[in-house]
Amino acid sequence: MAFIDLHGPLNLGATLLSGQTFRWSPEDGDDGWFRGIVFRNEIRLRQETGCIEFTCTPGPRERVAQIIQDYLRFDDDLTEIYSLLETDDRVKSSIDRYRGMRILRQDPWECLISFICSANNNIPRITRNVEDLASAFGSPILGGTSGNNAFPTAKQLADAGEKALRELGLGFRAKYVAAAAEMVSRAQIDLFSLREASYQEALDALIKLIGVGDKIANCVMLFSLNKLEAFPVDVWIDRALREWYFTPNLETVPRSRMRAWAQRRFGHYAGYANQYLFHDRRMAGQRG
DNA sequence: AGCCAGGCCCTCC
DNA sequence: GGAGGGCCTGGC
Repeated sequence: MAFIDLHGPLNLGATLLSGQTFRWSPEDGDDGWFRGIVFRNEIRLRQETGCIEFTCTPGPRERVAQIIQDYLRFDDDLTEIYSLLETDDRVKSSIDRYRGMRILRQDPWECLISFICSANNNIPRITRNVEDLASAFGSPILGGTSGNNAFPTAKQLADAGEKALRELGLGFRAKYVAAAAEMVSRAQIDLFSLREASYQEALDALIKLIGVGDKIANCVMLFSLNKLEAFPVDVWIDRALREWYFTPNLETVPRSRMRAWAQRRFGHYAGYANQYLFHDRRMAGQRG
């Protein structure tokens, strides 16, 4: 058992279960534990007052503690970000609802493949696709839960090939996943290096990948490449903006121009505004 | 049963 | 350059 001190706000549940990532789930029982896999570590996390508690395998704990802090972006000053975004009344309302929800800093490779799988798909099936990729082609984690493998490397997916990916149930996305695996495993594109690139450079590089358009590229940039100005426009953001900003008789912005509109409006931390609006709108939809 | 899902590609205008 | 149709598969 180990602990990490909290400095800023944290809503662990909203952070892990708000659709940025697909490999976390609450454990059975009502004791607040979440189980997931981050960079070949199986990790259990629980939020307590002033700290988070964790267990991990294979460890060592000190290194995993660093991985967790990096993953949860504890270097982001949420108080500062909130103060900038709360000038917008609608974003402030969403922040008030889910205060402490953080953008994650994920493995760019896993993030890319996960969101390629998200195209014209539903979340239960996306989750299943990602889990199936891991159990079929990923490596077991030492001391980890049986079948709960690490996410497969680019080489592992390239070796699997399009046919096996399609047979796994990825559908038409199998071709895109296979192509991305080839590109990455042959070092035709270096995803981690895009953390040092500008927003526009990273965007240009990502959308060269077949099956990756503006929306998926913005997800990968926001959730794994440190581009907090990224603003993925999906159906939920489309609904949120139309209902909360463009009605009843305000300017109308077509889907193709929503990202630029939002980035100008919300500025450097547009991605945080995106995540709060997205999650709030999606939860509102499920509330009915 | 039939519509639709956290898009993207391709064609055609 | 952008509007419209098609796409694997399975959730609901």
